Amino acid sequence: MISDDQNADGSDPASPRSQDDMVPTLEDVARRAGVSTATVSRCLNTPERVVSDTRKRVMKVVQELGYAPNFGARALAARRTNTFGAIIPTMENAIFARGLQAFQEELGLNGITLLVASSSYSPELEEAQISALIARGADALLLIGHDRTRQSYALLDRRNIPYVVAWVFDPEMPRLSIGFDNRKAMQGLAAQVLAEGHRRIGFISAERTGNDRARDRYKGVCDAMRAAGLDPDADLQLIETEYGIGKGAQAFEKLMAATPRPTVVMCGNDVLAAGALSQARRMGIAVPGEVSITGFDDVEIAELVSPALTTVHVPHREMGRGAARLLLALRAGEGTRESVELPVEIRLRETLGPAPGTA
Amino acid sequence: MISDDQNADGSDPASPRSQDDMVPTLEDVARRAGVSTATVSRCLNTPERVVSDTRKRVMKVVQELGYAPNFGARALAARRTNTFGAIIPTMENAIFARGLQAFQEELGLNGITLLVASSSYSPELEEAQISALIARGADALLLIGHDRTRQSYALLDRRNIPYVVAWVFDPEMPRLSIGFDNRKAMQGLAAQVLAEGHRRIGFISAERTGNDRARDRYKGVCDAMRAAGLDPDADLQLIETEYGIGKGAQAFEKLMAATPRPTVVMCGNDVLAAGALSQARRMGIAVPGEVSITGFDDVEIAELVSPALTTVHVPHREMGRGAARLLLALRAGEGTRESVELPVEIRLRETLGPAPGTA
DNA sequence: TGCGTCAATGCAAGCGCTTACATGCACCTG
DNA sequence: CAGGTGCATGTAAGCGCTTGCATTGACGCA
Repeated sequence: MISDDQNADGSDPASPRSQDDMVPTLEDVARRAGVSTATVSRCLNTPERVVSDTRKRVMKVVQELGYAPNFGARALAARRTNTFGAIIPTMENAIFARGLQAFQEELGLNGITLLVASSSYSPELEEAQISALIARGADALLLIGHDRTRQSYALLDRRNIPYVVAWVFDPEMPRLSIGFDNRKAMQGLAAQVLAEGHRRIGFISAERTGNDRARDRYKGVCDAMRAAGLDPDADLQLIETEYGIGKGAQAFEKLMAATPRPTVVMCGNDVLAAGALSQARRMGIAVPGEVSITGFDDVEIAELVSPALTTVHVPHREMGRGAARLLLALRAGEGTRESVELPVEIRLRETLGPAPGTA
Repeated sequence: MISDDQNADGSDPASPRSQDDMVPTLEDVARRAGVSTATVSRCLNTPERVVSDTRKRVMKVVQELGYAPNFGARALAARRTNTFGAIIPTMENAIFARGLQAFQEELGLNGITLLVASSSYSPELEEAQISALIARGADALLLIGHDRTRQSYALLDRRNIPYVVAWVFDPEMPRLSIGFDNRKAMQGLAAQVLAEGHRRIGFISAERTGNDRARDRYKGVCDAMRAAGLDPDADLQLIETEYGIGKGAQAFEKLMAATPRPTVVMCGNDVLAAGALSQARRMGIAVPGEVSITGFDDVEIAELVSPALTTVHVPHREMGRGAARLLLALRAGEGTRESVELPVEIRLRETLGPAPGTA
């Protein structure tokens, strides 16, 4: 027979193999401490509501048993998780890593756990991740940039999940955000470049679909060119590429093959710029003598490479910390509906010089 | 009366304010699709067990309602989460980021979600994180290095959570691990250094308490020195410092102030080495002419800096992917009890040269 | 036509916790 | 000393899901 293994023999129906691989539950603790589960729960959550004697006894048992509350059950019963989520495009990019670290530290101070997911720059994947984080009970979400599927926003709205969009500040966007104005920042840098007499500009951009930061940075360059009476269509040479030092190097090489050669190569971020720079060295092209190079973000390598990279400094840590505070306030119902614009700073270092022949 | 708000008026007992801010539940879907919750559940989990007609109807409602299963409830009922956890010392270190990315990709392929936590190199914090991840139902854990509190291991054992220790391979350790032998690797590099005639060695180490990788790397240098008849106590000058380019620079400066000066500065990782290198440039010290410098890890900047860094290449991606496979196998009950040693490779680039006066 | 079979679906018992409410007890007040 | 007060604790009803088992009904076969 198949079902004769039912315990018709009167053995205890609860613990199949008592201590062994059984995870202790609240009830186990309660039983062993001689109190009710409610009391144990209170010891864990609102210790001040339990008399010291009892509390000590309970905590001792908790220790002995190595009891850890089951998060799912807890979330289910309490309807909150003290968990925030963050979805970043990739962990490999230092700028997110750093901001996230600050974000997490700030949350940790407030007893909140952070769940991190990465979307690999794919809006569809991001949608899935949002869904996953919501299902996991994230009380609030940190998102990067404004670009995402309509459904993603719909989901967020329907569930009424507080979220903040970071790494960008676009005055036109209605959503709560904290960051800087990528377009304006890049425009500022480009203005400096133009002031050095450059007229033929190469631009190495990160992929712009689904990435409003990249798009805005590109637009910023165009803005500056137009302001200087140049035509981006004619005088700007664009290469779009994936993230990575090697990719930057390849793009730079391609740009150098053009005639006439650009006298400056502006890059969408420091990593691409670092790649460009190393390629320049490899090709024996003097920087900034023959060609100037600029980056964006001011990550650690910017200062490290030689010549040191002219770039735009972005306050990653403040962004992360600020985002955490915003979210915390939102969750607490304090109506911080104001987006925050953080200042960026152009760091003129060594890779930008006057256009050849200008001097 | 207090309890007169019971719905004695025959109104529906379920949805207090129907669509509004109510999150749809399985039951909502079921009701609306005219099936039982069991069927909806099956549609979501084992679609092949539901006839196509019903399934379509249900899925349509799922769409309409924007239903997403409550993870906690699901975990509670199903007793598994399809979630793995990883605890890394810090997200800011590129070597972890990269390995982790690969780890995550491999898990994603298998329908598993990754939860990441960082311990900031603190064993106590790590213990808390382990506990948190377990409570969250992590089915398996990725840990870095062997150093952790006794309680951490006790916890893992008691709960019978599969875990693998990565970034290290220590033949003496009984635990399942995947990585490389830090000690042996550094010994190999140090042997090369000694072969170049260096006798006075400066060593910039990451903090060694709670970090067996750092400790092992240090030991590796000592091993090599002893093998060459040197006395580490006399001929090795050690500085221990935090992680960061700036810290590496400071340490290098301190080392250079010593008399006699070391002729080579070996660093526990590339970031410290990069800092040392930039400080050398700042101080006008020729590398490798006056002082040689070595790193460890072979992260992207190693090749980027100039002169390019001599370092030890570590297969981060393979490590991440391998760890994922190990864990997956463990969870499936396949007894992969064999630790994996991954090969490292010494990358002789430009920062290591003969000791001055040796030529 | 009657019966067995089997696929599709429903029923209902929990999973481990939190918490509103009930209970019991010590102590205080008039 | 009866009755009230308030604190510490217990009782038990779910939270939203999965899943073993029961039920249903369509179909094939004798």
